[in-house]
Amino acid sequence: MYNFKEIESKWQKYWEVNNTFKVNNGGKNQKYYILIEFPYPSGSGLHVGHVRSYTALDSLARKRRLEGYNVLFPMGWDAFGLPAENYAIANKIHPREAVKENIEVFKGQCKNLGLSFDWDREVATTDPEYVKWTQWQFLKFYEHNLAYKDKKSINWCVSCKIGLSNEEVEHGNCERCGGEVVKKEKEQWMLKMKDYSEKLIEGLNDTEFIERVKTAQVNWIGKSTGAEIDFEIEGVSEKLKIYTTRPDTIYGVTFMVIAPEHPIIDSLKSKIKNIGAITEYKNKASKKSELERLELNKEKTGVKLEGVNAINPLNNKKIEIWISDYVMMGYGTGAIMAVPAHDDRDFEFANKYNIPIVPVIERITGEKRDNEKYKKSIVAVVYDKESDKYLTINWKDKGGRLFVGGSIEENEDVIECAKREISEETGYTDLKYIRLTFPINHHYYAFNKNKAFEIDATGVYFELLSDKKVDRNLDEDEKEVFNVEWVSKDVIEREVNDELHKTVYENTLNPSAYIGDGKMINSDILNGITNKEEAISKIIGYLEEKGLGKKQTNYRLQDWVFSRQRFWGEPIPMIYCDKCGWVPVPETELPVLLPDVTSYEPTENGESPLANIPEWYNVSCPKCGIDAKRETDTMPNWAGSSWYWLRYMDPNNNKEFVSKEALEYWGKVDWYNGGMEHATRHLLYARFWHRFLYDIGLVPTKEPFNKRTAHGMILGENNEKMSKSKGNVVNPDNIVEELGADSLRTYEMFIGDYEKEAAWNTNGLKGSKRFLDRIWRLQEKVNNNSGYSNEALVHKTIKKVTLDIENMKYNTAVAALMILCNEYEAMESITKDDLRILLLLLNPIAPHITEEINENQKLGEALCLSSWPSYDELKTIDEFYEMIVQVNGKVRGKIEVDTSLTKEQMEDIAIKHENVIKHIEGKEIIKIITVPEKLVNIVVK
RNA sequence: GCCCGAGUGGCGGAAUAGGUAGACGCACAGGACUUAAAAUCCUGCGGGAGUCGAAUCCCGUGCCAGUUCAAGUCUGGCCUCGGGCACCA
Repeated sequence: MYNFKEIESKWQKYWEVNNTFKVNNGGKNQKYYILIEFPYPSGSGLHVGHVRSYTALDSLARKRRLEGYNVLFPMGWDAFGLPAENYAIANKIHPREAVKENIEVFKGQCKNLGLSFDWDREVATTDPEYVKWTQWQFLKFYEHNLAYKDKKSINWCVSCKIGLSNEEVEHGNCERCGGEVVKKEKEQWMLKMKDYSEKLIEGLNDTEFIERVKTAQVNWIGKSTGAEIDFEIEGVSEKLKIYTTRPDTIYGVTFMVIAPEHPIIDSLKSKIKNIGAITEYKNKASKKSELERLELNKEKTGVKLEGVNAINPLNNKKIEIWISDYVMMGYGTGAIMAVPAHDDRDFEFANKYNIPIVPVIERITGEKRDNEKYKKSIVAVVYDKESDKYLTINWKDKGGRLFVGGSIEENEDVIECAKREISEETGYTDLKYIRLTFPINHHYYAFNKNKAFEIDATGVYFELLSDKKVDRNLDEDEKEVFNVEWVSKDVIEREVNDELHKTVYENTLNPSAYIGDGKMINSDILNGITNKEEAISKIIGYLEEKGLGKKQTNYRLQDWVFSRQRFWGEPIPMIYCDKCGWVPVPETELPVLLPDVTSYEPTENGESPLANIPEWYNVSCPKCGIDAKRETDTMPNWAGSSWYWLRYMDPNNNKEFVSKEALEYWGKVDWYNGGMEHATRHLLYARFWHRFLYDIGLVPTKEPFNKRTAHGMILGENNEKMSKSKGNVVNPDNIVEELGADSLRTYEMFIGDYEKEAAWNTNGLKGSKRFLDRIWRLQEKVNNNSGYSNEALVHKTIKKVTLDIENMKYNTAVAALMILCNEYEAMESITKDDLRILLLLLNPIAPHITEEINENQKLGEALCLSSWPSYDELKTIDEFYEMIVQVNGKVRGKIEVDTSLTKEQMEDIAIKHENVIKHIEGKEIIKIITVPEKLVNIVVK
């Protein structure tokens, strides 16, 4: 229909020649900084997924410029990293060459899409000038004691042969290659990110990130509050420090568990009687891979430390100590106090190894009342294996179906009491005791006695051994009231409704730890407290007062493993001297560049390829001048992307990483869009890095980004992730070639909810092309009149598109423009103003065709130089509308009426509608509800 | 297991200060134009009853309850799918 190729290249040239998108630091217009995640320039070129988010933010950038902002919308290349290295190895070229080629391809693609980047600010993380400042900032970390080299047990990818950070391990596998990850002791450079845990959580308050991004970050940092408590070990001066979030359960501790790697084992060596078994367990644990240790539903294992006991600091009871790999050395103190009654894991462990279980929190059931009478009682569940049935008492209308229950008499044992009650009420005596439930604090009102009760009830579970019976021993008034009945599981689940009996039944069948709130028991100073927070703060207060422990906060977040044993990364600018230790490369010698070599494949021993190039690493010590060696590890590719938005502000500065003026002018990135996959990687590193720069006074804002949004993935036509192996990859170049950039852009904006994933659909793409063709043909209908033919619709559309682009609802923005186009098509002819407003609103999404039509029809100055239209709320209102008439909430009529009608007039018209009369005839009108400019609902009986 | 999302026609998806469910697009069907095809245009398009056509009526937003004159939208309880975290004490 229209020659999009010619038009698109024409306008792309126009923008370039006129420097339309070039932006300066300063000026009278307000600044607005829009950032997209710069891509990794891989060999396969731009993906249609890139097109989606780039177009979305490009539309925003174009709209912001029309709104009069000074918009910074830059682009660059995250060009270090493994894929480039692997690609280069495979193709026997230098990664630098590979990257250069790929960048050319990407840049050409971006230009063909009409993306409005300011190319004068292009940066690549591999540029020597950029590397210099990345290294310079690393030295700042080192200077402030936030970078250190340490031998640590780290994640090691067996196939990439590099160390990985925690963020790079996914489900126990390498995030990049999916290969096996094992723990390896290795000396690594680390950045103290853990120290920033609290700042990274608190800083989120300064941002407008979408909620799911915030949650992902908060979960990853994993803050928990609790207490550290010291447990004495019998006969030893060293104490065992544990971390717990439930210090309120300390009276329920029946054993301690320490991680296999816990150092206290060494100091207890001489005391432990079974040190052989312990060492064996320790060795086995260390050989397990990450995946094995994380394996689900794995049965817990452990070994008891024979001959050693801890002392509960609150009641001085002796507690056994176990070693088990369900406790991690890397979190808390690597040791826990185990409370099996109230922790699932401890419960499982205690059952397996027959360790006592002491409940300290009672579940509360029923409703508390005034003047309760207190007693202790039992609920007995009796199970008959033979018939697969349970013994119940049917009280009929006097209380429904229950189990046997009764009060405990003075000095009576719980089990004895249960047996007595069973025999008295049912006559059965041949019972085998199985188990008790934890006590339950139950409140109820007995109507027959007209009294409220509070009871501490314990469930007792028996199996019936035989039918042997004795005569029942019932009170006179009980005899005719209930029946003894054996019933099956489903009858119980249906008919036993009493909260206490129901709970006992569930607990006898599925014994488990009680995690919920309740009333403290067996807990000395805490007894009777029913509020968890109160119990926790009381016990912490007590521990602190006695010097036995303190309140403590822990984080899941770990320090950032910052070394990679590969070639294609920024060399870590450190030199090791036998005399001086680690010495930073002097600033004047930065950047430390990679050598030009032909072979840079990873070594078998896990050292960086640079470690094979003595002419590169042999240097003299900057401090004392003797022979020294460069660090041969390189930085992770997350390094360059941790500050690139700052460099865009002042990309050509060769004196500073970015000038103070530029930082002050641009401030925070206003709107940053990227993928969800970076919510816990790049975004976390970037925020940490920036916050550090803020702390040392190098940047003016605590947080780098204000708003953070995330786009959904574009899937293949078969609803699966696009991949070469599945053959469902769509190449944007082909689409641009066949249907034009505007069609592709419009389609990707229309494809669905921007934040959700969407499957590619070729027919849908053609539909978007069809829409643009129709816009093109509107030119045939232009008359010489001015003004809007349908003012209300135009103002409604301006409003819709304006708000939708702000809220990332691009799909409905396009839909609104389609509606306007449909309206124009239905008209005999349209005015120049009609056409121009449509073009202006569509321009951010389809910039080429709209400029061309605008110029063709001489509608006004180029759209990119125009202003974004405003709308008048009053003018969005139609003169007439379709009033809905309902009878009892059901639509019975639709009447075209004047917008100015009063409520009374609306009701008047409604009630006279033919079909409405049919539905209200002979009925009484109870009320009429009228919503102005919408509907009338007549309620009848 | 915990924490986030989400369940609406044949499909992608609209509609939430409660107020016409299915905007817009795709696919499909019928028709016009054409020697023919493509392109384009017109009509229909949740299911069912009814009818020459219509009017009209019933059902319908994962399931079950509830609140309300009125529920896709609010409340409670489930089910399913997707994502994140996971022996984190």
